[in-house]
Amino acid sequence: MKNLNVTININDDIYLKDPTTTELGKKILFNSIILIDKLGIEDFNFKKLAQRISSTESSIYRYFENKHYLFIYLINWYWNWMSIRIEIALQNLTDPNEKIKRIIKALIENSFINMDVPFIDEEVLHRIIVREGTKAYHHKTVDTDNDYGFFLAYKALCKKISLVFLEVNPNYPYPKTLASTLLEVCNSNIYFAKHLPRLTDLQFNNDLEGMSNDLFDMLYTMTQANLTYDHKQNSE
Amino acid sequence: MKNLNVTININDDIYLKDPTTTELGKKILFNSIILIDKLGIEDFNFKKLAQRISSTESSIYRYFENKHYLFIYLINWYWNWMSIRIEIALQNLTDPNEKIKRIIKALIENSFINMDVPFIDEEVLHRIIVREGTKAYHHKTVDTDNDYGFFLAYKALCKKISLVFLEVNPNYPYPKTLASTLLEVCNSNIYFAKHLPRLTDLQFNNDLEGMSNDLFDMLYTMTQANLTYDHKQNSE
DNA sequence: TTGGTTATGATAGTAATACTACTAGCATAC
DNA sequence: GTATGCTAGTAGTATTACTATCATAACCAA
Repeated sequence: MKNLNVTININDDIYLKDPTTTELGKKILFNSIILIDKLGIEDFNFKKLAQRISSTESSIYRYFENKHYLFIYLINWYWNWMSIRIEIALQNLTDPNEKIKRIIKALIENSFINMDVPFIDEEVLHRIIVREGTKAYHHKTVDTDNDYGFFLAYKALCKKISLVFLEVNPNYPYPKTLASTLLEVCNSNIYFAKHLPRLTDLQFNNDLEGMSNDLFDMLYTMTQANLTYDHKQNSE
Repeated sequence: MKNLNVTININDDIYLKDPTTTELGKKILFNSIILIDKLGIEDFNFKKLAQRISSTESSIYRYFENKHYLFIYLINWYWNWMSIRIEIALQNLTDPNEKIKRIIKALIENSFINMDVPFIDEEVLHRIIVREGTKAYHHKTVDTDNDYGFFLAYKALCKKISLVFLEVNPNYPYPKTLASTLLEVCNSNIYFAKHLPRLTDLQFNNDLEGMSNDLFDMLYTMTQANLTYDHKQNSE
């Protein structure tokens, strides 16, 4: 396990005041994750968060315009964090297939690389992403959010992965789709195994740890199948 | 194009009073779809719907406990409708590869089979499913919803598709995951092409129609790649 | 030390949301 | 012909999601 201290940069249009610069800001980040995990994003609100951290609604509104922005902040933090984990995991590697293995491992294993950010509980945040992450962009105002650059972190991660796919097979026609699919299938199948088991072939055994070998095999197989498939044979 | 009149059965735990049995009920269904499409599920509410149909909130509450239940109803209607379309599309077919092609066509093409239900606009409903369909189960109360059988329609569709995959390759290890992935990738890539184009290789050309050939090729290729991949070569 | 700026908190208020309790009209059945 | 039930409407309440104003404490510079 590597131990690093890397700062994670968030698009400053997302917040009104940088929460990492003050004690209250860090408390907002840390406790919003705990509370969203506990309540779900729908039942989470600034009043409950204020009570939890013994502060007030209006103080929280000084950092984030509303709960959607706070949610977007956390999502961006996660995908930036994941990008950095993958960056580290790929260091000094040349074999593209080995790179793919490392990428999938980074996506699955929380303990793979520890970056020790005291005001973010990565494991709890991961649970939120698995359950509700896609809500960040599945709504009516996705286009204005996108114009503000709220999804740059996710798109950058996707691009990074798709470039590795092209290293394996430069003629593969759907690198971006395969990358976004890998990210989504990874999380959705963790979620399905736990809550809707008929939608997956994965078996949930009490924790993510026990499932991670099967999940790795599934994702790696899926990726390899697509990248090594002869795409000419389809044109008939 | 086939023209049929099939009734779509919805789990009666989802509604308080069957909306298909009264005029008001049908107006609720028809106009909720239009309004959710226009506003998004977050900004949609029963007050706005009541105004639109010149009725009252409380009258709507007689049909559905809350907007989440109405949303679940529409989602179930859609997946049941899709199951029936696929059922029809597979009639008298024996070649499993041909079946897969028909399934993908049914998933993509709205005009493929017209069932003429006057109180549901299938095309608008499809847009809602693409944008917000996964929110039906991505929330904190998924387990109780699941216990009530709110996701049976989706699971049945998934099972139907996975059985066809096993016809092509009885040894394929991930039929359920591939089925749910097919359903999700289909919708997410339509959505990405329109709103987050860097997450897909599909090109959006003003309408779904113009994109459907590329989408078909992508989904069929992905499915075939997985089903024909030699899964033993991975165990090293 | 003073004076200004920043960070937070206290308090109150508003508009919208989500839901509930109660009432009224009408058809049909006994 | 009145009892019943089914339909739909009126009018509320509690909560949510903010917004606005003022107070105060900390800290920083002249």
